[in-house]
Amino acid sequence: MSDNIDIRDRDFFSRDSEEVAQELLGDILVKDGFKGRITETEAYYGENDSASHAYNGKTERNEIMFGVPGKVYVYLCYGVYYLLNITTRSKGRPGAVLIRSIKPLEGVNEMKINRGVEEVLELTTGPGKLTKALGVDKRYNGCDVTQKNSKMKVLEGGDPSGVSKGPRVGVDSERKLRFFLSNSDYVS
DNA sequence: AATAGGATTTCCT
DNA sequence: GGAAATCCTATTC
Repeated sequence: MSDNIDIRDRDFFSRDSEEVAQELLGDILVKDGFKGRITETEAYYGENDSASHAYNGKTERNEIMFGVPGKVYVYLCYGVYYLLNITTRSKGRPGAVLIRSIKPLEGVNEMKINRGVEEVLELTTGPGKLTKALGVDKRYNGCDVTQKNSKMKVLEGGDPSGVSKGPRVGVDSERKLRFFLSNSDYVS
């Protein structure tokens, strides 16, 4: 029917990480009762990207990056925060897009409870913050976002008015693989 | 305002 | 043994 025409499908994610990262901006991330507009992303690769978990080959943690595109890759960062990624490229060619920030649209009250913070601008502006706000943890690793009855999915959000680029945060990298909405306050 | 340190898993040297 | 795709708190200017 017309209710799932705008779900991002496998083909959308089966492309270069940089393209997917850029086009995810403005899209709607849906997780259970939560909704948020994606405002900031980063592209990761494998063999040529020393900042990527996949750089040194497959491990138990990163194997999802080597598999089918359009799957959730969640991992624990610094032993403390879960970070949310969606896999890209193709099977055997590792890639992912890190979701760094979103703008809360639905479930704001629940996000405040999960974060223990009242300030809406502080709820989801950062990769570790947004997973805590939405209750995303390792159980979501491997979740297929292209299935319409999935626990997590991405809806097409229309063309954003302006996109900016910059170097990725927290890693040594020359290339500008971080993308964010130019006019949004909801960036990290 | 700026900086430094802590929490603590997973992987590499 | 040490660093990492982070964030929060405490301490000091």
